[in-house]
Amino acid sequence: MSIDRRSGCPINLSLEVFGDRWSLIILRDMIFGGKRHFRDLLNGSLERIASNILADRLKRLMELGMLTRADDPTHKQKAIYSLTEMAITLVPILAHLGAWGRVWLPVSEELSIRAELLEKGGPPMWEKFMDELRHEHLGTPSDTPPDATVRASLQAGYKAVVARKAPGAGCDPDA
Amino acid sequence: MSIDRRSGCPINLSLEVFGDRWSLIILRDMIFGGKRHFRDLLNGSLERIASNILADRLKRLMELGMLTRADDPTHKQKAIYSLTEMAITLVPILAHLGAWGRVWLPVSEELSIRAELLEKGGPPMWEKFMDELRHEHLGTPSDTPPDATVRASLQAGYKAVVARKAPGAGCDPDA
DNA sequence: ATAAACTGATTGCATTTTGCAATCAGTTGC
DNA sequence: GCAACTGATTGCAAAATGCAATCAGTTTAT
Repeated sequence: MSIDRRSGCPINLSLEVFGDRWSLIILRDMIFGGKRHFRDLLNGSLERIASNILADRLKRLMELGMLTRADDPTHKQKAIYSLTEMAITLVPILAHLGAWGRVWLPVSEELSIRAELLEKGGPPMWEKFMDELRHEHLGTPSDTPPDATVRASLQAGYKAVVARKAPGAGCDPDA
Repeated sequence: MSIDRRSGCPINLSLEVFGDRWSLIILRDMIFGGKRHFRDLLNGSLERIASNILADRLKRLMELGMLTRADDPTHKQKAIYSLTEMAITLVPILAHLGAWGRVWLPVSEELSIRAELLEKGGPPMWEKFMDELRHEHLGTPSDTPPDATVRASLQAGYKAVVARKAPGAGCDPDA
C-alpha cells in the first residue's frame, strides 16, 4: 500500500504518491470543494468515484501522511478528514496543472474559471489559500474573515459563469 | 486509447493525460535526459520500464499530441521522438513536482540536485530551458551556445554530487 | 416507538490494465 | 554471414478498477 521506491528521483516518487486516476481528484475536492466527509467526497465528485476506491485511496493517503482522520463530534459515526501540510503544499502544483489543462485540453468553461482565477492570482493568492487551508485543517490562527477567503472568491467566479450560461434558471447544485 | 472525459475539469483532464505511473517518467527522460529514441528510453530509465509499456505510452502520447515521431536519417529502422509545445510547457509542472517531492519524499541526493537547481533558478530558468527544448525538438532558432544550456548545468550539478559522494571512483554511467 | 434515511465503509465479481519474459523481422557493423 | 541492435509485438499471470449489493450503527422524522 505504501510507495514502491522504484528510484529516488523526486518526480518518480511524487508519481508513486499521486500518479493514479483518483488520488489527486480526492485532494482537489477537499482543497477546492472543502469536502471533509466520506459521503461528500463520494457523491460530490463530478467523476463519480466508486465507494471502494474512495475508501482505498483515503486509507492510502493517510498512510502516506497526506491526510488525517478524526471523529466528528456532531455524529458518532462520522469521520472528518483533514489535509496535512504535505497535502496543502500541493496547491501550487494543482494551480499549474489546472493552468496547463486549461490551455491544452478540452476543459469546460464553468469548471476552468477557478483555474483561471488561481492562475491570475499567482503565488500570492496560492499562499493566501494555503494559509486558509492551514486554518481550516490544522487549526492555525488566521485573520481572514470567512467571506473574504480565496475559496469563496473562486466559488463566486464559478457561480457567475454558471449564472451567465443559464440565465434565469433556478437550478443551483452548488449551494 | 484517448482520454475518457470523465469531466471537463482541467485537473481531471490533466490527470487523464498523464495520471499514470509511466507517462511523466518518459517525458522526464526526454526533457531532462535528452532521450529521443526507443532504446534510450528503454534502457536509460532508472525505473526500468518494460518495452511493451514504453511502446504503448509513446503511441498514446503521440495520439494526445504530446509527442511526434519521425524517421531517423542515420538508420532506416530508427525513429526519433520529439516533444511538442504541449509537452514542453510541462516544465514548470515538473519543476514544482520535483520541488515538492524533494521536501516530502525520501529522495536520493544525487537525483534531487537537478530539482533543487531548477527550483532555485525559478521561472526565468524554466523559460530558458523551454526555449532550449523548442530549439532541440521544434527547430526554433536559438542563440544559446551548446555548453551553456540549462540541461548542461543541471547535468554538471548532478556529476558534482556523484563525484563528491564517490571520490576517486572512475565509474561514470552518465557520460 | 418505529420506520426511513444517512453514516463510513466492506464484499463479491467481471472487466480492464499492468508488468514481465520471450520473441519478432528488419538493419547495421564487422 | 553473423552478432548486435532497431522499434516494437505477443502471451500470460497478477493487480487494479468499477459496479452492485450489502452491512451495522446513528440520526431524524413521524
